[in-house]
Parts: sequence; C-alpha cells; structure tokens
Amino acid sequence: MDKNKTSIKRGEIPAHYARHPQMFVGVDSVIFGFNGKDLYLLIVKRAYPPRKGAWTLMGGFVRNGEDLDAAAQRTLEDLTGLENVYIKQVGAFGKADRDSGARVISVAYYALIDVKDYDANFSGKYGARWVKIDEIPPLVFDHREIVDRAREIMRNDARNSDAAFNLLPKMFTLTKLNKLFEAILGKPIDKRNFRKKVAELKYIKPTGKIDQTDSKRGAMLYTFDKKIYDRSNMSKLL
Amino acid sequence: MDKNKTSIKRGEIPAHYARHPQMFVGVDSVIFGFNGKDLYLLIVKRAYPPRKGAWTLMGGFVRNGEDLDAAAQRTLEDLTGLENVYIKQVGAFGKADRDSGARVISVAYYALIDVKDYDANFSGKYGARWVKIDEIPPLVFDHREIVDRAREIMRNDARNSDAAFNLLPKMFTLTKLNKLFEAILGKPIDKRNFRKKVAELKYIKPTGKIDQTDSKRGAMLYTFDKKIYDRSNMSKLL
DNA sequence: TCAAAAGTGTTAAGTTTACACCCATGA
DNA sequence: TCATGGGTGTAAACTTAACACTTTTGA
Repeated sequence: MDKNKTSIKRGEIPAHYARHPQMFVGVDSVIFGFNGKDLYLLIVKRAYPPRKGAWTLMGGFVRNGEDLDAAAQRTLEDLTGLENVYIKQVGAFGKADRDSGARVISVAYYALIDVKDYDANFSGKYGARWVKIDEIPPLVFDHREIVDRAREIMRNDARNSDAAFNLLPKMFTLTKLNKLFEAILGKPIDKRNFRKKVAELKYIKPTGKIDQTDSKRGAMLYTFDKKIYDRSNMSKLL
Repeated sequence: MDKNKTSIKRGEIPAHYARHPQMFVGVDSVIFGFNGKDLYLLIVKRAYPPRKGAWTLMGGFVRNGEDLDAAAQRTLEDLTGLENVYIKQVGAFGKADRDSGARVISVAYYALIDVKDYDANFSGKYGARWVKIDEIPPLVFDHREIVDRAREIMRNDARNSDAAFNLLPKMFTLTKLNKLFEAILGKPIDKRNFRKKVAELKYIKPTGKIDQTDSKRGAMLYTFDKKIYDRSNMSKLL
C-alpha cells in the first residue's frame, strides 16, 4: 500500500511511537429502527462489569488489523444478524474518564434498519430491546450523549441524502414515508405539501401495487430508485 | 463521577477489557487560516520516520488521563502558541494500515484562525507553512482525506454557526466578510445580496470606525456580537 | 352507515437570484 | 483625472406554508 516504508521492519514499532501510551479502542452503534409508525432505538444489557446489566449501546472492541468501519459492521452483524446495514460514523468520544473500567476511546456509528428485518434475525442473546426514541432509559457512561449526536447527524442526513430509505421496506406507502420523516425530524409535516414534493422526485416511483394493511381503501406502494437518485445528485454538481 | 464502580479497583483493568488489543491514539489538526483574501491550510514537516520530512497535518498522541479534545488543543497550542482557538472534531480515521509505522487511530479536528494571529506567534520549529487551500501538496498517509472531510464540515458550519468569525479579526469590513464566505464555500457571492442579508442580522454591527488599508475611500468596520448571536439562536428553538 | 386512511389544489408570504451604476479618495 | 474599492435598489423566479374536503371500502 505505502511504498515509503523507510527503515521500519514488519512488526517493529518505531521509537517515536513507542514512547506514547496505547489505549483500548471501542466501537458503539446507535441502531435506529422504524416500524412504519415510530422511531426506535435498539439497546442491550451490558454483559460485564463495570455497570453489568445496565442499558448500553451495542458495542465491541476494535481488533488488530481491523479497520474501524469493519469493526462497527462486525459488532452490528453480531447483534442483528444483518450484513448490509447502512452505517455512518458519528464521531469519536474520548473523555479520559468516560468509561469507568479503563481508558477507552469509543468511535460511534449510527445504523438504520427496518424493525421488521431485525425481528426475523433477532437472537436475543444480548438482552436487546427496542425502545421508542422519546422513551430511552438511562444509559451507561456517555451513551446518551452519543445517541443525541447520532440523531442530530441522522436528521441532517435524512434531508441531504438517501439514508432514510434504509429504514423502510423496499415498497412503502407515502403515508409511511411521511410518518418516517416526521419521526426523524420530530415535527409534523403537511401531507399535501409532502406529496406534492414527492411527486416531483423521479426516484420515488409508484409500483402500481396496492397495500391494504393500513386501510380498507388501499394505498399505492412506492419504491426508491437508487440509480436515479445518484444520477440526479451527480447533476447537482455540474 | 461514576457512582457505580462495582468491583473495579483503581488502576486495575477488568478482565473483559484486558483481552482486547490496545492502540496508539493520535490527534491531527486541520488548521485553516484566512488573510482577508484567501483561505489557507497550515502544514508541517513530519519530524520522525516513517515518511520523515513529508508534509503532514500537525498532530500528536493522546496522553493517559487526557481528554481527546484537550489533546487536540494541546498539540495546536504547541504549534501556533494560540490558546483559545476554535476547534471542532472532524471524526475518527482508523483504517488498519493508514499509518505505515504502527496501528494508530487518528481523531481529526479542524481549527480556524486569523493568519495574522498566527504570524505573531509562529515559532517555526516544526517547519510549518501556509499553503493556499487549492494548492495543497501531497500529504502523508490519509491526511488529504482528512482535510477534505474537514472542509466539508467547515462549509456546513459556516452556514449554520458562527464558526467563520474565528477566521477574522475583531473588526472587519463587509468586503472581507464577503470574501471569507466565498473562500469557504468556493463560489462567488453577490455583493449586494450579501450586504442586504447582513444588514438584517442584528449581531453584525457597524462600529463607526473606518478602515482605509484597502481603499482610499475607506470602508466601515463591523464587529460580531456573540451575545446577540447566541440569543437569536436560542429563540429559533422556541 | 360510519370510521379510518387515501388522495387531491390554490393562494399568500417569504426567499433567492440576477443585475449596473454612482461615490469618495489618494496617487 | 482616473483607478480602486465602497456602497446602494428593484423586479422576476422560485420555494414554502397554510389550509379542508371528497373518496373508498370493510366492519
């Protein structure tokens, strides 16, 4: 990868580095889920001391030779069984005393999944639980702060990227989409104005299929076309 | 701080933690400067192998017992001599092979300073140099990626916070302010429209003083009133 | 027949963009 | 007297926000 190895031998730590302390590096995942109505957060019971049994974000430690992003994917898959989950880094949390067990730098990620996808794969071995986003119990260490920062970033991403569609099944009604944005942004969105805007977006396409689970009359199912979305974003830059 | 120490003794690492590897944790600072006309990046010569002598961001290692943010402030002060610099975290960079010397997780910050403030305090011991933001030479490891992410975040902050004012002296002309935003956003901004908007902001106040360094006629000097800014932002939330 | 969700347009207010000339001054 | 940067207003295009009733159908 790097041609300029100079005089460093494999496995040997250069003198300048060796003078400095090393620390545990963890990853913590803020896992958001949507069930068509409300936004949820997935929390687990902490399995070891200190604070064993307290509510916490799903997390783990970074392994030698493992990319940070890969560590986040791995711990996430471990809990949810899901492999291609949308994740994005929230940032690093590194107060010296944030973890009362040892010095741990935590890099937080947030993940977006459809609650239905999770139910099917849920192992339960971590004592995981979905809680409504406005009913989060006290969490261990600085995890509440992590969740709050993650929400902020998600709100931003929902407006400026296609991230939000990761919370929905492949086909969805406009009412569900509307409710999803209301849940993410935390405020009501006018139905008519919302539908008008959606109608202008070429990447949200009617499928012709009807969903009758929520109404007798039935609602049109729509789908998100990522190819068209990416193309229309490309053209913004020109 | 944390009441729930359970059975952890001071200085002892709990068994669950001890099983995991520890890593070097570094901080790197993307230091942006403005001289009234162009936007600059401060880079230094790397002082130790590997890649000794290559251009790099100013950085350092996090110490035991030191908060991540404090480590960033410290390395920054070391280079610039400036104490109360605006800094903000960009994120964690943690590819397994990003640093060819050892496994190092880097947490990047960006800092905004007035180039004039720096000149006065510049020690030169790091072989530091201002480069125009569009003329950055190749940087070591993933530092270019770090700079690009920092710029993106700064662009965002310039629109949604008072961060940009950290790049200006206490008093500034509207032409300088206009040029600053053009430099940050990377595109021209209409002079008349810009001044119209500024006139509506109560927190950018004329001082009555005139600056004649850039024109014979002289331009009104303005100042940023943080108290008013914070108050007007508070009221957005209500 | 009625409850519950789906669907549908118009108008006013506000925001954004484009655009060109006169002013004051020191060299 | 002229070159340089400082300063000013208006109109069109576009975006956002507010607002209420009809449709369909299974229970």
